[in-house]
Amino acid sequence: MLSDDDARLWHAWKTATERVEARVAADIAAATGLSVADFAILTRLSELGGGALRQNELAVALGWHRSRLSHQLSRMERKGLLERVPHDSGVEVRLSDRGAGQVALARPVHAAAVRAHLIDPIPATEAARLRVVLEVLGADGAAGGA
Amino acid sequence: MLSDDDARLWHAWKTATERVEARVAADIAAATGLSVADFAILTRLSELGGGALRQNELAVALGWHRSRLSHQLSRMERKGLLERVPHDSGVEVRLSDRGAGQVALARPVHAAAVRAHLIDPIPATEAARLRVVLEVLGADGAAGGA
DNA sequence: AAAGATTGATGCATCAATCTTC
DNA sequence: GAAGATTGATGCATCAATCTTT
Repeated sequence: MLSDDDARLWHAWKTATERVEARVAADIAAATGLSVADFAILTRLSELGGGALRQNELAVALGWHRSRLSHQLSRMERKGLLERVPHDSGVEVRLSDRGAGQVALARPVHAAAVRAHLIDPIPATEAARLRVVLEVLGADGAAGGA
Repeated sequence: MLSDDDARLWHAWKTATERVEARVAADIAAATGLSVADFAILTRLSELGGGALRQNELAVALGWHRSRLSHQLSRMERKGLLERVPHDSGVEVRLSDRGAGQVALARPVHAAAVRAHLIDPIPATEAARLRVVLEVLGADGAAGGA
């Protein structure tokens, strides 16, 4: 029920999205042992909160559900990347020294990976155009979507 | 270390890829209860094998590792979507009646979802151009990549 | 030994149910 | 009760170890 062109575009989309994601994740993991989820959290903590944020603010900033964040933080706490401290009506999440070190290490690796696997392969003349298309596809009320 | 433009492009990429994938998966699941992984397997079986394929051929066709396929087939067998039959030096995977029915149901839903969430939102003048970029990004030896 | 396949463990996403604290 | 957070279960991807059969 898809035309040949549509099927090819879908296939190219699936392959590209899977591989870019996997390559970036592999580069970060190889250099630091961090997962993409780890890195997302450490980055928010160090950028937005100067090392500490209330858990709910973190969830909102990431666009994550509470339970997802809670599970993720538990794994990261176990690895010594951060601490959770009870606070007024909530929990404060704090970068540990180890977490701060890891994210400092990961940041340039992440940037290089994004460049190597996404930015650089895109012809310069296509970048602006591509971004517009991606913004449409990612918009909240995308055509036909929820 | 990323320029503003690069960071915006990366962000738009991440958001678009996550959401398109999630929307297509949600549409298929809502209509049939199948996951994307289920659908991928049922589709290969019905298209390539006329309902049956040797497990290893299936793995190659999907580009999956053996263990991933084995786990997935176990879950699907449990749900009654297919059967595994020992064969000469290998295992034959066969669509059950239930699996055949489900994939027949899912196929048009999948096509409609791909159209609604990927194809239709892309301006017609951009489609060919986008596909070229995606093919570069998904290529085996992408720049800087493995 | 080598190919085909399974298994168990771990990490991550999601859902539903629960608990706590205001 | 409502917001914030945790927990347990399930599905899926990946890795390493194992088993089977030729």
